[in-house]
Formats: sequence, C-alpha cells, structure tokens
Amino acid sequence: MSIRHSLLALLASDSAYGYQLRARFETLTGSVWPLNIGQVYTTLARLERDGLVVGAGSDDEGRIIYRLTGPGRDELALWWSSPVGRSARPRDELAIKIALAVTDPTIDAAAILQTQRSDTMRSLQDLTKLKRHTEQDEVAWRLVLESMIFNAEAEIRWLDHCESTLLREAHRRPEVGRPPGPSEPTPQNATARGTGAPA
Amino acid sequence: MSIRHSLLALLASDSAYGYQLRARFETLTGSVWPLNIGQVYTTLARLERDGLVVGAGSDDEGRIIYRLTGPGRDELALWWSSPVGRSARPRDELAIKIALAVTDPTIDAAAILQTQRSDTMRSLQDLTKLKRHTEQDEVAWRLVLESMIFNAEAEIRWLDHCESTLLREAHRRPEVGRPPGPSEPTPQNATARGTGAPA
DNA sequence: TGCGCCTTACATACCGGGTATATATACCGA
DNA sequence: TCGGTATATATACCCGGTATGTAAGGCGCA
Repeated sequence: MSIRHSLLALLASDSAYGYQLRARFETLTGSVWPLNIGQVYTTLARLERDGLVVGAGSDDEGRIIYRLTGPGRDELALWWSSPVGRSARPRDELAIKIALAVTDPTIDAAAILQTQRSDTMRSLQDLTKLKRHTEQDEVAWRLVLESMIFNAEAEIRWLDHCESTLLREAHRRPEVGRPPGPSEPTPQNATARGTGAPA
Repeated sequence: MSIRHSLLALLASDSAYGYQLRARFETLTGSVWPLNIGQVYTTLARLERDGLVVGAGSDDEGRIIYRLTGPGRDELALWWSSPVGRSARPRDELAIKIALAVTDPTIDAAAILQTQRSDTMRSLQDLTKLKRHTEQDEVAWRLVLESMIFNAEAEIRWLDHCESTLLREAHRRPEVGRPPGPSEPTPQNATARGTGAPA
C-alpha cells in the first residue's frame, strides 16, 4: 500500500496531475525505485474510486488535476499516525534463499554466501560513492540512500553470521545427508563461485 | 519471483504435491511470512505452463504430484548461481514514508520517528524472545529469525540517524517553509504522538 | 447411526503492485 | 519538414497476496 499513501501525501501539499506526481516522487527518492507512470494512473483511479481523491476536469492545458477529499485527508492522517509494522513487509527473498540453501544438502551454501556477500559489498560501495555526490540540501534523497546503506551493512553482517553458523553446524554433525560416494541421483551442483570479497 | 523459485528448490529435493510444499516452506521459515495455499497452486500452474515442472496425475490418493523438468533444473541452477540484486527488491515503505515526512513542513517528522522507533524496538524484543525458544536443530528457521533481527537493528540505527539529521537541519535553516502566522490554508496536523521510546 | 467439526487438498475470484506498450501533443534541432 | 525527445494519459498483462469455496476423510460424541 505504499504507492497509494505516497500519492495521498504528495497531494496533501498541493493538488497535481499524474505526471507531476511521478516527478515529485522521483526527486524525493532520487530515482532509486523508479515509479512507473502506469502505476500512478491506475492508483489514482483506485483512489478516486474509493473517494479519497477527486479528479477535477482539466487545467488550462488538458491535464487532469487531482486533489484530496476529506476522507482522503483522514486516511492520510491515519497513515502518518501508525508505524510501519514488520508484519506488513514483503517476504525477504534473500533470507528464504539462504534458508533453502542450508537445508538442502546438495547445495553448496558456503559458495552462495560468498557470491552474495561480494555482490552486496559491491552495491554498498556504489551507494557510498553515490552518497558522496549528493547535495546537502537533498535531505529526503540522502536519508533514503542512507537507509539502503544501513540495510546493506546489516545484510553483510548477517551473511557473515550465516557463514560462521554453517561452519559450526558442519562441525557439530559432519557430512549429514551427504553420501561419501559419487552416487547422487540428481547432481544439482551449485555453480556459484565467489569472486572474492573485498573487506 | 521468490515463491516461484522457492517451489522449484523444494521440488528439487523431492517431488511433492501442493499442500506438502506449503508445509515444507512453513517449517523452513517458522511461519513468519505464512504462505497462502492459493498461491502455491497458482504458482504451480504457472510453472507447469512454463514447462519447469510437470504435474504427474495422481498418487495412491487423488493428489497431484509435481516434479521438476530439465528446464526447471536449469532455471533453478541459474537462481542458485546468481545473487539477489538490490535492484530486485521491493520499495521500502518506511524509507519512503520518512522521506515524505521530512519534506513536508506541515508534518511533525520527529514524532513519527519516535513512534516508529518504539514500535520497531518492541518487535525486536519479540524476535529476540522468539529466538531464545528455537531448537538448535532448526537451522533454517533460526537464520531467518536472525535476518529479521539484524534488519530491525539496522532500522533502529537508521531511525536514530534520521533524528539527528533532522535536528542538524533544523539548526542549519530554522523555520523553513513554516509561516509564523496561523494562516495555513490546509492545517493537516500530524496526529502522531510518540509513546516514548525505551533506551 | 448420524451429526458436527477439524484436517487435508485443490481451486478460483479479486485486488494491488509492477512492467511494457500504445497513443497523442508539443517542442526543438538538423 | 522530418525525426527525436519530453510531456501526458491510458491500457493490457503478469505476478504476488488474500479470501473464499468446495469436497473428501477422520474423529468424537450423543
């Protein structure tokens, strides 16, 4: 529901038409998470259907100006007042993938952790470089960037934690489910190979 | 695309029917992210449509057993070998919300940061409590839990960082965009009020 | 025996998010 | 004037997610 409320919030400051809303959103988040224009129009249509905005005809050009209604303001106030719950968040694909990898004895989980780590490390460096080039008056964009940096750092810490857990497990019960002979019916080799983590 | 690949991965170890797949998935992730049974069947239907699995008739009961095809194994190998990119991730609703809040002068961003912080703190404590009650042989579930803990910790650090940035900003350019007189055309008071953050 | 209830198992309707594409106008430079 | 780019709206389609429907089998109990 994040687009829905974002549009409401943007409309609270000032009425606007679809294209304008996308532009505002993108300057906010510096165009990470590019917002597809189609979503803006479909979401606006739903908001109008639900009575949260009204699309007042055209301005001097043929553009459709949307503005908040009373219920729209109520809905927005509710959003501002309630925290973003952890249950509201989408499934974490990486966590699931690693969970699957460490469970399946035919998968080389250590190699997967390595490739993931170096990839995350690389994007962490990209983000840090990006941060150095932001103007100090773009506060919102800067905070979004730093959010991604904090998340990437947490991810690296977690991956390291997974690796040491894996080693401890291998020590605790060595060669579980991994037959010594080359008699796998389904080889399923993990082709993942780390390019080497910087650190 | 995380369900799609999760089902492929689960089917790689052993052929199964839909209901069974959900059960396996839920023991993996300890039923955070509960997987709706409907999604399993629709996803299986799409996988069969795309030739990645085949639904071989019925077993001794009337159940439809799915198993991986060659292309299915290829697709799965590709998934294992490629890291989860940061661009593949969904929009972060919290980051967007805070970005919107700090940009809109009519919103009390500090209050929102406070409520969010105490909420996240609360779930962090819940997660830590949960972790204490996990058996040591449930490795996958434990790692998923710890992933959520690491993320919650990063979120708290980020929220604190936002708060200090906000204070610095307020000092750098005091009362920007906030007219001294009570002449707002649209009041839009943030009703958010912190319940008081621990620590 | 039969009624109700739970679990297992599959299926479908519906909504929102996300992407790609179609269409039209305006402007600008070669 | 032709083509490319920016502006602006709209629509088709897929996937993820939720709720609901349906049906068979097992279990308890009056």
